[in-house]
Amino acid sequence: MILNAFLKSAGHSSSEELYDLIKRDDPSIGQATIYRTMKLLVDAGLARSVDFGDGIVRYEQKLGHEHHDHLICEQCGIHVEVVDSVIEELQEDLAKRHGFRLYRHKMVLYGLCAECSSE
Amino acid sequence: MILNAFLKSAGHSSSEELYDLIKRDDPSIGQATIYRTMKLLVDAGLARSVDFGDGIVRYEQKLGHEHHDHLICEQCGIHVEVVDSVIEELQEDLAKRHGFRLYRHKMVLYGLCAECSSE
DNA sequence: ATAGAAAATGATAGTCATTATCAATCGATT
DNA sequence: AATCGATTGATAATGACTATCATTTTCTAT
Ligand SMILES: [Mn+2]
Ligand SMILES: [Mn+2]
Ligand SMILES: [Zn+2]
Ligand SMILES: [Zn+2]
Repeated sequence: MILNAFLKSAGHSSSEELYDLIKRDDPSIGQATIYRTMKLLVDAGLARSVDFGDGIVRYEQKLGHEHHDHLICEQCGIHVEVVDSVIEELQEDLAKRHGFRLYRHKMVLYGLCAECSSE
Repeated sequence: MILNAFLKSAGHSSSEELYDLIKRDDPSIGQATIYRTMKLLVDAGLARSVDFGDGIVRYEQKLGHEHHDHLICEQCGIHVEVVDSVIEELQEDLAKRHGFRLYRHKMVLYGLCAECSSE
């Protein structure tokens, strides 16, 4: 049931948001179960957690959903998923230059979207 | 006194860490004051807050300390400050390509440092 | 100097997302 | 059906941080 709600959600939803959704179908569910299950989904490779820097853990689908970074409008909150393969390579190089073996990275770009900046 | 402790700290220290330091000189200080003061230092342009993704706000000096990103070893925790001007430009391009005006960005690279990977 | 206003401080309670605990329930296996 | 381990929901606890508020401390105008 939780997996279902997660899969049909728009993405970038938090455990709390999923809880509010699922509660409507089954008010007997406890929110601890949602928190627990989302971690299980991450371990199982079905979900990936993303950190937008607001202290809330959000999840996005992992299957057929390659790595990407995020572009967030600080005004209206919309977020766009982006990838720049050149940047990705340069990040590898940069890490290598410092003797690091790179496992993962986090890149979030904050700004104003087209709509919000035209206001 | 707080500014002093902050300036002579190695950098990337949290309010809590600074509190523990300062308490030794003046046990009468309250930790709320440290939290408040660090925010003031940010507003005053003397400090900048950094988010390593572990839920703790850390501060680093801003004066004569240009923008940079971080490379963190997930084993031993050391962090290296890095900048790659090409990446910085490409981030601007990437945002522009999506119609965004870029305000700031966050980039943290996680991996294993040279020492830790040779173990 | 000094009274009164304004700002800063410390102690402490509160917040919020998340985690731990634990008794109750479920479920597979015998 | 009895058993034992896993899962669940309710709820308490956690940890970083913020709000509150009475008490200093610091300004400011006299
Ligand atoms: Mn990336
Ligand atoms: Mn940068
Ligand atoms: Zn916008
Ligand atoms: Zn290391």
